Amino acid sequence: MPHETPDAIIDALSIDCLIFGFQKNELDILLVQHGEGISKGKWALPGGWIKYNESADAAAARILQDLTGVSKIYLEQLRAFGDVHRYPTKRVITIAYYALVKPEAYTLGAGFTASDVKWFKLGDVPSLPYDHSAILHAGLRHLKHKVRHEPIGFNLLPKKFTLLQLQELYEALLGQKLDKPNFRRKLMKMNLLIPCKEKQTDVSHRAASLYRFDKKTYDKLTEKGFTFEL
Amino acid sequence: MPHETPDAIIDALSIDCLIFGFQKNELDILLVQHGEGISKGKWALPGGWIKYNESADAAAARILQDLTGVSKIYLEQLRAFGDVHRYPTKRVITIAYYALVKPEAYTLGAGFTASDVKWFKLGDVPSLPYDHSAILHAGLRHLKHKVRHEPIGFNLLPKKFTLLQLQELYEALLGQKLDKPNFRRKLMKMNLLIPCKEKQTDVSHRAASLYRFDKKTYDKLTEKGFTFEL
DNA sequence: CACCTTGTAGTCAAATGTACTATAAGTTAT
DNA sequence: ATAACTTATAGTACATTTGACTACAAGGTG
Repeated sequence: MPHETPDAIIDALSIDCLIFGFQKNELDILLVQHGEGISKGKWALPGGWIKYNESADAAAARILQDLTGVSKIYLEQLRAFGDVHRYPTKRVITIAYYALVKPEAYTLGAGFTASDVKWFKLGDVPSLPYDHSAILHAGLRHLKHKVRHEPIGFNLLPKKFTLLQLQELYEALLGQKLDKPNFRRKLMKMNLLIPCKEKQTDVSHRAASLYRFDKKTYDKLTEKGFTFEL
Repeated sequence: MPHETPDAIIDALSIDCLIFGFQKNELDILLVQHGEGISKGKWALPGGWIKYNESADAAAARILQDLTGVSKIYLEQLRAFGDVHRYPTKRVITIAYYALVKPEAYTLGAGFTASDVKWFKLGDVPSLPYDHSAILHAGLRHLKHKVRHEPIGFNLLPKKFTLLQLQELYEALLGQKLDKPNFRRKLMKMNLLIPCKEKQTDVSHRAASLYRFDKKTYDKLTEKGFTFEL
């Protein structure tokens, strides 16, 4: 293999990460400020080069952690962006990844080539370099569609959550009120929630049962043609 | 730019094409036989290297035409496959594209590094090299999902078609039998089919009414939040 | 204890989906 | 011509799901 030194990079291939945050009933996007390189000073999507000895998925996780301090989240691939002139100085194709998280759960820390990290409201996003604006819009469109048809929203909750927490999340994401008993019944019938046999603590009212999302069952069901619909 | 000669390739980045054909109420996949290289003699997905001066989309179209003779189809990107060991001799990440077509409309012609091209029934696909089997399965899953939520299948029918043709198409795509009266009712209620006020000819039984897909109405409905669901 | 908040169960009508049956409109064989 | 056959199309009856709502349970607070 050529260039097989441990840290060799594939300099025609990069990763960019769309980290969407859900906060105060609004969508935010995580950007980093470049501390060096051709876009020094500009805010952009967290991104970097893939190493020869790591998978694209692993590269995305590593790059995100190095630049922003955000780790242990489930990154999903959006798609590759391969226009000839998307990058100014040489031919670079990028693979975009995305995730939907709750900002409160992460402590931001700029690192590596990033001089700063910050959440931006979607309305306040500055002009982005390269084709990052196109990537952001593609990601947004994908996310809005996905949230309605796949249980991606569970990432935004603690591992153990109550049905009301889940309902309020979806009410915010979908922008509409939902009926409590009906929501409960619908979700329970999907068999995607495992009862933890525990209850809330420290609440000044009747404690609700805690559940967790059953990803294994979900994966099995989707193979058989099941689709999550709210 | 490094290596900017016209035909220079990015040898860490390839394209692979999933061309699904719909024929005799069955899904087929288009494979090419390698005429040279490390997998000589093996059947595989049509694929090749991206050039420095062409977009990923353009590369996919060129590679498909060079190897198989199939051109002028709408290729959509599936996603990138970036595992470290997916390719044996060096580190290669591939971007997979897919399309759904009717085979009768294309004349196959093996070219370039391909010694043969053929449609394979999904049940008769030989063992594929690299991670092509995983790519095929990812594409199939994507296609099955997409077909249920977007009226992509109409591309496979003549402009004027009968309800039974449409039903048989979906039965094949979804892999299950559907009830005739119920299928008819469901489709008709969507208001996406325009009656042509014509009937079949040259059939040895009662002639069925012909319909065509109403794309304009579909586009209007989708803007209002309508989603095609079967 | 009364009284508050939230959790959980149940009811009922409307809409939708599913499995059928029935009939119509042609073609073909006798 | 007519019976037999094929496919089209309409209708029907039952089950399931959905949506709006009511009732009650469980726990905390004053």
